[in-house]
Amino acid sequence: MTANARRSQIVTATIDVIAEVGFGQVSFARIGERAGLSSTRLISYHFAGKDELITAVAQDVIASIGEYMAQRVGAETNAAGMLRAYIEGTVEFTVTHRARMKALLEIFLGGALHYDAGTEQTVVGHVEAILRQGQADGEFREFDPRVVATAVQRAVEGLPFLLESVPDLDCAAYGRELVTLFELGTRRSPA
Amino acid sequence: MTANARRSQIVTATIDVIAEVGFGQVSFARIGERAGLSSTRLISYHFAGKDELITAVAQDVIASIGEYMAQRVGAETNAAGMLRAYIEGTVEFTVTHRARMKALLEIFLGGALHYDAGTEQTVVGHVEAILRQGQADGEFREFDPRVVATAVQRAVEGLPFLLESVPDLDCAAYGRELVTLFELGTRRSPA
Amino acid sequence: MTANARRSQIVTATIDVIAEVGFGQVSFARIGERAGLSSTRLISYHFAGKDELITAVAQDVIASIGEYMAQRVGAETNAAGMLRAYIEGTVEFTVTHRARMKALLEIFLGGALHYDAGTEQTVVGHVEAILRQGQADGEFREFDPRVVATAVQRAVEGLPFLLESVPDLDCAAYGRELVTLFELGTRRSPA
Amino acid sequence: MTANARRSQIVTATIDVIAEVGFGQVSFARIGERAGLSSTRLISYHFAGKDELITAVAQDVIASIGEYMAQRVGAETNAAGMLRAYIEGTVEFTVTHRARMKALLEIFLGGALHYDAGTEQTVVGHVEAILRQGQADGEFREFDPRVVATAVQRAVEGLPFLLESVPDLDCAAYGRELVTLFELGTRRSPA
DNA sequence: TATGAATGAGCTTTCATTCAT
DNA sequence: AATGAATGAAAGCTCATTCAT
Repeated sequence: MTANARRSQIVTATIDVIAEVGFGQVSFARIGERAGLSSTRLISYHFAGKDELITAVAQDVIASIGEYMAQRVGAETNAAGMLRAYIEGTVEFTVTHRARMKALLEIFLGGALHYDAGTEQTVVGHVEAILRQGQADGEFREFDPRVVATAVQRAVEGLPFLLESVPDLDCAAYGRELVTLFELGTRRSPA
Repeated sequence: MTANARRSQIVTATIDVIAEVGFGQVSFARIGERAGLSSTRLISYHFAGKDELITAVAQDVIASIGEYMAQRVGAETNAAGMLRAYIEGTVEFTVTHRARMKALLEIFLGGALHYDAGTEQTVVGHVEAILRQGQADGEFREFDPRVVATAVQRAVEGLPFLLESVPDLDCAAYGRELVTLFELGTRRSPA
Repeated sequence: MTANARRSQIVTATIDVIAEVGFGQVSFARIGERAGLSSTRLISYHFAGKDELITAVAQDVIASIGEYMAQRVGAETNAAGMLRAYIEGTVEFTVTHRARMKALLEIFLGGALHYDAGTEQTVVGHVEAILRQGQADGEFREFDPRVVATAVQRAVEGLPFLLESVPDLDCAAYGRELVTLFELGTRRSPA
Repeated sequence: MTANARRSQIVTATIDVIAEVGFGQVSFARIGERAGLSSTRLISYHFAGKDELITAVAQDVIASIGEYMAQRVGAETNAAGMLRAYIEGTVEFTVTHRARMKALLEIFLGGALHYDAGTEQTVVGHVEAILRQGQADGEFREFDPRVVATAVQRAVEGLPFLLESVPDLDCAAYGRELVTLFELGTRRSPA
C-alpha cells in the first residue's frame, strides 16, 4: 500500500471519528480501530504527530470545500448571485458531506487550529470579497463587510450542529431563508 | 467554608480555565490549581462528577445572562426594539463578561451539553419568541422564525471568537451593524 | 502508609534499580516492580515526574555521603589528615553503600543532572577546600587546587566501576595506595 | 556510495550525536537526522544492530587515539617521559578531538561496553605498562601499578566533563599540573 | 467539610527492528 | 546499495474517580 493511500485512509477515518464522537474524544486508538489498522503505530508512522494529522484533516476538508464552492460561485455574474451561491452551496455541501463539515468545525471549535487573524480571514475572506464587490458595483448598501461576512459565515456553518438537534430539518428551505434574509439585509435600499 | 461558597469558587475557577485554555483542555487538575485547592479531591467532593460541574457552570452563566437580558429586552415595547435590545445586550454582555461568555460557548460547542432539541430551543428560544411576536404584530415579514433566530444567535455568539482574532474590534459598531442587518432582513417590506 | 515513607520506599527502589541495570534502563515499571507497587501510577502520584524522582534520589544519596564524611573529615586536625580521611572515607562509603554510590554516579554520568559549574563545585568543592587549607597552612606545595581536587575526586569516585570489573578488589589497599599517591603529590617538597 | 563510506558517515554522525546529547539519548532517529539519511533503515542495513554500531564507534575512536598516542609516547626514552607524554597527549587529543573523546567516554560510562575486566585492561593497560616499566627500571617507587594507572586514567579522561562546566579552562595548564602531580606521586623517593 | 492515598484506564510518542522489494 | 512500509513493546504522563478516615 502506498504512503499517500495510507494517509488518505487515516485522514478519512479521522474525519469519521471526529464527526461521530467529537474532537475532544478523538484518539489514535479510535482512529486505528475505525480504519482497521493493525496498530496505532501506523498513524505515528505516517504523521509526525497528532497535530500534523489534524492539520492534514483540516486542509483536506478545506480543499474539498474550496473546489466545490469555486464552481458554484464562479458561475455567477453579479454579487447578489454569488452571495446566494455561496450560502446555498455551503448548505448543500454540508448536507452531502456532513461528516467532513462537522469535523472541520469541531477542529476549529476544539481549539486545535486557533481562530487567529489569518485563519479567520481565510474562512470569512471569501464572503467578505463578495460583499466588497457588491458594494463597489452598487448592488449592496454601505456596511462593514467584515461584520456582515462574519454573520453570514456563522449562519451557514452552524448548520451541522443544528442538524444534530433537528435531524429532519429541511435544509433547502433553511438555505433559501438565509438567502432571503441576507439579500434583504445587504441590498441597496429600494426606496 | 460553606458548601455553597466552595461550589461558587470552583465554578468560577472552571469558567476562567475554560475561557483561557478551551473546553477541551479543562481538567480537575487545572481547575484545582486555578482555585488554589489542596487537591482535586475537593471538586469530586462537591460535585458528583465532571458532568455535574460543567452543567453547574452552564447554568450559572445562563442565569447571569438571563438576568441581564431580561431588563434590557423587557424595557422595549415593540419587537424591533426587543430584537435590537437582544443583539446589543448580548454584545455588551460579551464585552463585560468575556470569560463567562466564552466559557458558555465552549461548553456548548465542545459538545458537552449536546445541542439536543431542548438545549437548542433554550438558547435560540428567546430570539425566536421575539421574532414570532413581531410577525404576529405585523412588524416583521413572513419567514421561518427558527431559521432567522438561529442566524441571529450565531452572529452574536460568534463575537467571543472574533475578539480573539481581532482584539481591538469596535464591539459597539459590531453590534450596530448586526442590528441594521437584521432589521432590514426582518422588517415588513417597505414597498 | 504515609507519604514520606512511600517516597522513601520509591527512592530506595530506584537506587537499587539504577545500580543494577544502569541509569539508561531505569523505568517506572522496573521501579514499581522492585518496590512491589500496585502500579507505576503510584510513582507519578508521589513525584511530579521522572526528573523529580531522580533529583530526589541524588539528593538523598548526597546527603548520606555528606553525613558520613563530615564525621570522618571533621575528626582530623591537619590538611593531610583530612585528605586521607576524605579518600579513605569515600572508599569505605563506596564499599558499604555500593548501590547508592553507583546510582549517584550513574545519574551524573547519564546526564540527568549535568555537570554544570555549580554541581562540579559542589562535588569537588570539599576536596578543594582541604587542599587550599593545606596550602595556607604550609603543609602542601603550590599547585592549582582545582586541578588536583578534580584528580582526587575522579580517582575515588571511579571505584564503583572498577569494582564491577574487578569484584575481588582489595578496597582498603586501593584506598591506601591513593592516599600515598596524593600525599606524595601534594606535600611540600621534603628537600 | 560505497559501504565503507556509508559506514564512516554513520559512525561520524553517531559520534557527534553522542557528544551533543549524551549516550543515553542516542537513537537511530537522531543519528539519521544528523547524517541526513532518508530513513533509519539505512543504519540497520549497514550495521547488524545498535550494539555493532556503538562498538564500531568505540573502535574508531580508540584507533585514532592509539595512532596519536603511539607517536607521542614512542618518542620518549624513559618511563617518566612516557607518562608525561601520555598525560599531555591525552589532554591535547581531548582538546583537538573533543567530540570523539566525549563520545568514547559516554559509551564506556554509559555502560554500553561494560567495564569488564578486558575493557578495563585495554583502557588502563597503556598507563599500567608504562608504570611497570618505570618500576622495573628503578625510576618509580613501589606501588600497585593498577591503582595508580586507574587514578591517572580517570584524571585525564575527566577533562571532557570538566570542559563542559568550565568552558574557558586552560587545558595546557591542566595537563602540566597533572604531570607534576603524578611525577611527584610516582618517582623514587628523593630522600 | 475536608483530606491523603491510591487507582486503572487511557493517552501520544519513541524505540530498534523486520519484511519485501 | 538502498528503500518504503510496517510493527510490537515500552515509555512517561494525565485523566476522573474511589476508599477510608
